Amino acid sequence: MKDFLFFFAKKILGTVKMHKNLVIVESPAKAKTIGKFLGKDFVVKSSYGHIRDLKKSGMSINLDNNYEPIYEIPDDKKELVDDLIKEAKNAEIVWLASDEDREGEAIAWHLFNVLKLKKENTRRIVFHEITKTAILHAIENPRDIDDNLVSAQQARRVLDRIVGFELSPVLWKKVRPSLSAGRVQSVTVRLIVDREKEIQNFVSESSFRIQAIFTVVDSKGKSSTLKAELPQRIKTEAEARAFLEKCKNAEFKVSDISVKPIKRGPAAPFITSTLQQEAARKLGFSVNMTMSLAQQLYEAGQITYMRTDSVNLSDLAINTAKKVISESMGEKYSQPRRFTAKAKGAQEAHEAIRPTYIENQTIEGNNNLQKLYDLVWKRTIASQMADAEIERTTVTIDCGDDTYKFVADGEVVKFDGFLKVYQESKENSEDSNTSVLPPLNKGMILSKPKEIDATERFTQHPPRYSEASLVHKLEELGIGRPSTYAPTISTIQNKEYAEKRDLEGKKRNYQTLVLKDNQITETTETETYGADRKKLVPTDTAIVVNEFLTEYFPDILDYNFTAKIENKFDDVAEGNMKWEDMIDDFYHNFHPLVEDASQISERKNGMRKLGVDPVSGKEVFVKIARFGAIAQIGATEDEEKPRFASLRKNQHLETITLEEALDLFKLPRTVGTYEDSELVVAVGRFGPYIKHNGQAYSLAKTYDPLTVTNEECIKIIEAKREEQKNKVINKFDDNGVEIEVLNGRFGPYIAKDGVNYKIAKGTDAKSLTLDDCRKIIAEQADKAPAKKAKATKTTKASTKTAAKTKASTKKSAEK
DNA sequence: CAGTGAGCGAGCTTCCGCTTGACTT
Repeated sequence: MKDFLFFFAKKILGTVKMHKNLVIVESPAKAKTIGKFLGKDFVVKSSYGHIRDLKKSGMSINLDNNYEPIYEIPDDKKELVDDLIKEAKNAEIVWLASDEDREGEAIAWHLFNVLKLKKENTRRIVFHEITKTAILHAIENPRDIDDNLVSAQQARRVLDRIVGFELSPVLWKKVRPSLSAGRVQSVTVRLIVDREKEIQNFVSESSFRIQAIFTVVDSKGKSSTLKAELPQRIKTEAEARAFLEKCKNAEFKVSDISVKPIKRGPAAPFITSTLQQEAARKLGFSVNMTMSLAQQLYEAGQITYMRTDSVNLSDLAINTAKKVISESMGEKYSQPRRFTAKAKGAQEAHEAIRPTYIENQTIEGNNNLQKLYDLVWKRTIASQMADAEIERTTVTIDCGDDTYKFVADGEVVKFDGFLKVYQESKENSEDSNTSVLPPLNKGMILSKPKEIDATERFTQHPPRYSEASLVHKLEELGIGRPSTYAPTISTIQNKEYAEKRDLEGKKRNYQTLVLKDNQITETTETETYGADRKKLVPTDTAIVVNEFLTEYFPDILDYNFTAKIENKFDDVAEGNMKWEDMIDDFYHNFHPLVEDASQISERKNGMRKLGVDPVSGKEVFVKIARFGAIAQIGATEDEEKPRFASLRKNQHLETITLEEALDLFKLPRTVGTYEDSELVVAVGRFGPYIKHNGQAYSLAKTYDPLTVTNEECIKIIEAKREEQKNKVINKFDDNGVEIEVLNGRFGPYIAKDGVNYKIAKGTDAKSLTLDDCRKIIAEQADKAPAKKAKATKTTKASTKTAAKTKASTKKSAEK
């Protein structure tokens, strides 16, 4: 009995036992790793980022009291904060180990206040790499919370709230409801809109590229081909023809050969933005996809932190890379390097993105995870490898003309160095035709070229942004942070400012002149140009909003606004300015502009008059309305109600013609009948569709809703029905209740009584028996009611979820 | 998933940056 009591007492004491040390970091994965390094005297917890923020509703900044921020702990953080408070009470010393940047410092400060910590038993520590030495070193060198840096963060936070919450309502009033504007997103949208304008205004110019193909026979009688080009283009066809005429009797002489050794170095290790770009170019991943995979690798301990702007590698990493390279490829391939940040405003709280254990060339995991890891591994290794040594040969071929001389470039890799492992890819790169040249001597006379071509080439408009190239641009401008690139790209698409689209190419003719066997032949050929995939295109709303914002708020929409304001945040961080003064200065310039913009009488809806409807004689125009761009026949003030029609996805306010607009009013259209019901083609929220017997069938864009035939509609309906049939993998009867195994967007699943149940990955859905299904349902049985309870908990939370779901559904539908 | 758009006016929307899960048919 006594023993029992003793055991019991010990157990109770054990649970409330005072920990000597509580360490708080931002990320739970980090907490786990650090916990291992520090041993049993330390409890390591995570704050999961910020624990407190400006109150969600309203401005929540007291403009009459020196911009005092009104903070709150968000609902989903309350439980966590309670736990941290408890742990802090039980600890002798609390170590605040959030990141060493503006946001991290603020997190530490909020923790200090919310957990009601005392200065004497609180320590602020920082480390940039998760290694035992770095952490022990940090513990030995604690400091106080840097109040100036915290002030800089508060200034940043308050400014963003003011800009966002004062600009957005102006848009609701003047353009359309629920729109958003902000320091980051509005400039991001501007980039896309400005680029689109550039493309629209671009006038393509053509000129002629002259290329000669020679056959060179070496001393052993082996013949090879040599391609040479004029470095300049020839403007007109007549001039090109004249040049070819001249070539008929010309002598082609190698007038110069220059050989230059070139060294090429590897790219810096990955940071968030470069990882996103390379994963897009090399693996075709979207920015979101890359970040989600990287997160998984990070949580599995396979790579370092994925949201970073630092290219720095730890000593440990550099040494390991050196060892790995020397052992697998030889010492001459190793060249340890340190890279320095070039990004504007980089805060460098973390290391570059690299494999945690560089000695692991591959990892376990699904295909995409392996691909991304492989990319990170190669980039990291390459960054620690020797320069590639290349020999570039430039051959000049004189053809007796004073201005025009042919040039051939050749490259020979003398030592591959880092190229052995990895080469950075380029966006829209045209493959250069540098190759190995046949042996040539200066003064050598070449035999007559096999042919000389003059091909008409056109200048190209600047490319539209892809998700990844937009991130690159944002980073260059210092706009946004590694943690916000992916969300920003999503926001502008969810808010319907930009769409990711595949662009159809256009056809055009071009001329070629070919000199062969002393004859010049002219042909006209056709090429497709401008076709592009997954590029960001602005919506009409974006164009109108951008025009409005750039007119009334040119400073905020300036590409350099963030960079300029960052300088002021730096002044605050260095203690040279009070944050309240900085904000006051900003607000006194900004707020009157908001007032002015709200005062203007007219709405900014991008209205454009197209002409007159020949049927009614009324005016036809287009504009932005509640649900996007519409065409309208007749004025709103007219006695007779105006007619409305939405613009189609590929139509724009600025470019639509009267005819195209009038076509929109030809729908809905009765095409015929099928199974005794009318077949009607109409345009709905999701584009053109067929209505039949209460059912809707989407019309693929290969069909024109104005001309699609009765037969085609029937085919589409039958195809859809067939697809529906394939949806059902299996059907069971469970005591009168139907259990179905279905094929869904996220793979097979089980449906019973209107509730869906997940099937574990790797299970063969076809082979599932009724018993298997019952088991799966039983295992997840507690999930279904819990889901409902959660949804009714708070109205706010549920509407938010609904909005999110809607957005994600839409996204996958586009796929 | 599938027909809104004006105007009336209640009540709502909206920012950026730090973090993960929960969830999707």
